[in-house]
Amino acid sequence: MEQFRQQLAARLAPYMEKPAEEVRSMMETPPNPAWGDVAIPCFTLAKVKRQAPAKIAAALAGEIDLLGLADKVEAVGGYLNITFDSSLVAREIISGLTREGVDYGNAKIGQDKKVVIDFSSPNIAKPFGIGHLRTTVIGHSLSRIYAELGYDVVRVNHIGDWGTQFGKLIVAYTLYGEGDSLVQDGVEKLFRLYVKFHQEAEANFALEVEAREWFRRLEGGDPVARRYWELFKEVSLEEFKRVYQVLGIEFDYILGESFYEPYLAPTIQEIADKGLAVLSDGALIVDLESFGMPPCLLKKSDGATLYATRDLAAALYRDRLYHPELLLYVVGQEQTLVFRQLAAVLKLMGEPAGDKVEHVSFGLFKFPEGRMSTRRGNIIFLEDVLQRSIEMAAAIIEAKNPELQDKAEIARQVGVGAIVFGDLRHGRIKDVTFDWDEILNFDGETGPYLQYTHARASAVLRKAEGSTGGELSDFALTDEYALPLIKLLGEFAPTVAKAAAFFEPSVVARYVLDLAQEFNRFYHNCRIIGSDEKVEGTRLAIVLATKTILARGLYLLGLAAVERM
RNA sequence: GCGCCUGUAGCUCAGGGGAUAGAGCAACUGCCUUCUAAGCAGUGGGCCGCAGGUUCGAUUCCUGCCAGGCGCGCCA
Repeated sequence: MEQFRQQLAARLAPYMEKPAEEVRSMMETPPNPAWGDVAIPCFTLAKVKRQAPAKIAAALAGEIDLLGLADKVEAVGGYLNITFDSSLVAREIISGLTREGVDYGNAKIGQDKKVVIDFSSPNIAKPFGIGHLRTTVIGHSLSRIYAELGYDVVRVNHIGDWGTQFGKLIVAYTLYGEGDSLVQDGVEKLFRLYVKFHQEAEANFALEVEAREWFRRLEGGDPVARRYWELFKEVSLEEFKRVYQVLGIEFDYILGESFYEPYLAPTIQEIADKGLAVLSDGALIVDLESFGMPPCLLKKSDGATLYATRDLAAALYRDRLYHPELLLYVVGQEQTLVFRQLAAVLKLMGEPAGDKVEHVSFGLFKFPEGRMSTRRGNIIFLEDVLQRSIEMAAAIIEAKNPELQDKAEIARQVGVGAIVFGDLRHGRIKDVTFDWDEILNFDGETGPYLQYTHARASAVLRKAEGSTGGELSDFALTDEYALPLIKLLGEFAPTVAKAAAFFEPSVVARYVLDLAQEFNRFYHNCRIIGSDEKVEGTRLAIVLATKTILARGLYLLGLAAVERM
């Protein structure tokens, strides 16, 4: 559709005495599709021309010649409303999609550019809770959205495998857990130890001190500390891999914070050499008062590093290795200040990375009663949620389609799809209240609805045994159900670009919902197989184009496009 | 106290200077002898948190206030 808007702008430009680009930027989409495809409000023109807006619109409507592009040009209440030639638009979009598939209209604006996306990044020794769902699915989706635009995407899982928490865990393990089989109980056991530590530490501050001491020893290379650390790490990574496998997510690099350990000293040195580091109460800080922010802590007074130090080292590492256009961090909004500080320090250092850091923040997952807390053991395990969702999908399949082949796999894809889409359909920034009924809903604006729609389209194509070639029928292309669907298909590429620009997978999610809705309307009202030969061929081409775009949209969100369900 | 974010239908959310503010869920109703009813269609439901300001025009931008969430030096 964008190409038609561009063409229209060029044709309109001479009449409006403005460059085509400006005309394009004036265009709006009317609230009611019946009014047209494009509206140009003439209110701002009124001032310059010193005429009533309605008069200007009427004059333009009378004089402009849009032969071969528009069906209808009318002036309504100060707006110039234009409806494109239906047949022209529909033919172009359907034949374009038939010819080029998902690449139709994709300008590949990311060609020869890179973007590094840091997402998921769970902490070792903590279970993979529902709270980690958001960063994981948003990051995964963004990585695919950017790749779709031609970007070379580097997906990094920045595992939290360093820090005082390990001291805590070592203390808890030596005190309460020695001899237990970690290999058997895995993260559950570590989680219980972590919770127990915090319970005990409330009454006994000495435990905190001991924990910090253990972390200091770990940083110092103490072999005993190191051995425990390796053990915890191994146990946790096993669990993470299981979750990623169920979700179908892969990374280019799974690098723990510990990976940057060798870069910490040089990074601090660099900052110090630039005269940015100062001692304050024994701690090494970068003053950020010039940015109106609290200082950034590089080193604790005991000499141990903090995660900000590791983030700095990691940002420099990534920027110098990949020279990306953007360094994305898909991290909860509670860390907004941290990333503003990170960018500020990099800017003070004169590093290009300072302008590339983009904090893709998102709202908190919480209970109706309040926030979740790993420390208090008050969380929901993502694996439990996925499991229940998959069971639910399996039960529905059993009830509706017991003959289905590969039931277990499809139940997995649909169950996971419900959870993933349930998260992505909302704007990132909103907090989410955890609710079993809502997260396990399969009706309405849900993942299963999209997958079901895709399966419907697939079923039609299967039954038709693919006779989509042939001449297109204007009648079938421009009826009241086909035309809006086709126009929407033409918006796919710009929608993906918009999602990337705002770092918002929900833009794609909403588009795909609209598309599914429009397709279901079409499906319900237009008989496809068994209509007149030319009409059938045309409608099949529409179904195929829809299936192609729907499948791609689902892919960009990280959902499986199932053939049957 | 300071900073960031959020207030739109009973609930979950879209929209983001412009025309009549839209979906889904829940409630009620209709549609399976025809391509998958996880669907389609209809009904009811709104001081767009409040008050000012900018503008030809504000739910949208600005300011203040109210409510909620999250942060604010040795946790991540």
